[in-house]
Amino acid sequence: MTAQPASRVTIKDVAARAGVSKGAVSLAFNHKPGLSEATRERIFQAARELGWAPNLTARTLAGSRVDVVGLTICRPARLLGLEPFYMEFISGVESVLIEHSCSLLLRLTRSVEEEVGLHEAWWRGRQIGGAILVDFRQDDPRAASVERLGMPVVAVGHPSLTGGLTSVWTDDATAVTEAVRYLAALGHRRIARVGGAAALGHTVARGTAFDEAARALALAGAWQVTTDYSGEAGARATRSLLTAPPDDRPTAIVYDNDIMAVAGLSVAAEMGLRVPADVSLLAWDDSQLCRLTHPTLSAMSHDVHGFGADAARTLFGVITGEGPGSHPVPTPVLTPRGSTAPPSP
Amino acid sequence: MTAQPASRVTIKDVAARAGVSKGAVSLAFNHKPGLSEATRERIFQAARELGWAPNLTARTLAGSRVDVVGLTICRPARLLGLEPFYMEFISGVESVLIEHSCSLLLRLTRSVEEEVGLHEAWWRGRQIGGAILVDFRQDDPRAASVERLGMPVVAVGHPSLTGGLTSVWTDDATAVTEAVRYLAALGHRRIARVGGAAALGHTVARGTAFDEAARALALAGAWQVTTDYSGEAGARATRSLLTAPPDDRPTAIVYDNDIMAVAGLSVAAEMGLRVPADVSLLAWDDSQLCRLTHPTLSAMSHDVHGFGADAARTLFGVITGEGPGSHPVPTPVLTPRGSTAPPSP
DNA sequence: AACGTTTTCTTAACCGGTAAAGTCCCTATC
DNA sequence: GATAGGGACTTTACCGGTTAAGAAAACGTT
Repeated sequence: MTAQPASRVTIKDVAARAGVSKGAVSLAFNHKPGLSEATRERIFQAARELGWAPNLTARTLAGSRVDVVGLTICRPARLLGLEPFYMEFISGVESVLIEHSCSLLLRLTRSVEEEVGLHEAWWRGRQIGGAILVDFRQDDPRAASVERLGMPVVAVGHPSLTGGLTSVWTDDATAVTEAVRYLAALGHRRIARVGGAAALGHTVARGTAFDEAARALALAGAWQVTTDYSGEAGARATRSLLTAPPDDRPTAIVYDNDIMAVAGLSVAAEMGLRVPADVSLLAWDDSQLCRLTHPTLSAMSHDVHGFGADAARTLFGVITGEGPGSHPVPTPVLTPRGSTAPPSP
Repeated sequence: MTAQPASRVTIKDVAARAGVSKGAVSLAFNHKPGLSEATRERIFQAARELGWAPNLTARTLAGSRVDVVGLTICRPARLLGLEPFYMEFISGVESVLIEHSCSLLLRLTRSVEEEVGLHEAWWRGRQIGGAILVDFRQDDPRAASVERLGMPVVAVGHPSLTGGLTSVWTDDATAVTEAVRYLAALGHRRIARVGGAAALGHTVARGTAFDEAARALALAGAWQVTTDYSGEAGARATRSLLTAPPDDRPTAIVYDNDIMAVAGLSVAAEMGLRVPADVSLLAWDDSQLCRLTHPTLSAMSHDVHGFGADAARTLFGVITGEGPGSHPVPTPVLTPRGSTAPPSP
């Protein structure tokens, strides 16, 4: 890429116009002391007239801040397109970055290893000032890598997975427990869970919590399946769960995202089962989608936008050395809609 | 942001280790002539041993390439989260960028003006080597702005909107016509279209094409509504279309995205209308979602991933001065599923 | 052997900023 | 009236690369 910007106003031009040195302009634009109000104003005036803004590349190279935050996501492209989660998360991140005139460097990767390599390259190349790490799995290599690099990051995931990195996370265990308790309170004794990707740490956490809740409530039946988060997988899982004889199949199913819940809804209809009379469905990551189906989907609602914003804010905290440190974001809350009800006797 | 990378291997270290000058290292790493095979190999060896890679910031500043492409999207954050389109488009873009070891700088903006300003800042600050422009509206200020800056871009939108910029686009008019013809062929004489944001150029294009097709086929009724692409808006629009007396309401509805079509499906159910017996529905931007509903949604399928990839490839073409130039991508094709059928008599 | 060419590599000047150290001048202090 | 102390700027040395111009060695030619 070798195309050249047409106009090239540099700090030198501004300095000349304001009748000062480059250094003075730099001081003014970084709001540092050592300039009279008059000169300061004169400099800004000159910059305005020339339409100049500091070149971020040069600024970065010269060793001050880096106004870019990295985000790498490692999931198959097709799934990303469908899952509302990430776009919403990103938009939350952006809403905070924008306040710091910071940009987001995004890359979809194929593997965690690629991600590690990329972070290293970005960091050493001073392309980014920090990063947001998502989708932690067990024994994730990223914690160690980041530690070694000394790069400021915020890890999105439970502290048990993120190896001491500053983290923000949702309390999935509590949320799963609440979901199961709610269904049990409605009278369900046979409950299934259609989980996400088995490799992901929070899938494991939810699985464990589900098992514990099932045991604590002495449920008559508790199934768990892991999927790849796709609607197809959700449909397959639902179909296989519901093909058992009526007395031996779940009367309620919890899904790890809303796409799979929508798929489940459709499978139930296709199998001639009424929702919620014959089977109750409960989605996760409540998006607009849950209000568009018929019946509407009960869901564990979660402010994903706010989650992203919180992650970004926390990252800035890490970079400046202040800030809140690790903390959970509000636990998803149950939003009952039309897809859950007591099981028919 | 002032954190410092822990290790700092620079070109100087590599040069010292290989026993050559900085310049020689630079030549080697840019595959330029003027070095013997032996030295070249010695330099690469040294770099490998030290784990060095050129600092992109410095490289950019020194005036060669810029390995970042900008993408700004101006839509309300909430909608972005839901629309599968963008994430899928982005993943397509990435798939091409990655081959050029290029990254994507993403920013969600609030207005087109903000977008223009951002592009200018990015370009003049040499943050990006080019940009992908999306969501063109009529009399879009971006064409002029980009022209003035001399920044390489690819515009995603019909040439009638993009003011002479190199463009890639889908032939919406043809697709709309095909959709209407298909429904007419099934026997529908009263057809409605629930469109996207009125400000967007392609919404206008589709609207015009719809009107023309309706006239050409001498339909008995043709309605059009514009929305904000949200499911709620889709539901509202559908509800208002279907409340008319049976003989005076559309028997088929075309939607501008799949979210609204899903919402429409749900509204039909809520109003006690059977799909497709009482009303046929046709979605746009076919995503997985269309296969998850019950009945499944007929849609105008479109390879969004490939669209993104094509846009990125075209951008590289613009930057290098070669490449294909403006061209349409394959027109969306009709994929009939369960939501369209002849109207019941 | 002298001389023009290449090939191979070095030097040094940028790119557009930042930041530490230095200069200059004005004022307060004893 | 000499000196110390600041405030207001300027100088200058980087940051980590690229690149044009220069120099030294190797080569071919007559």
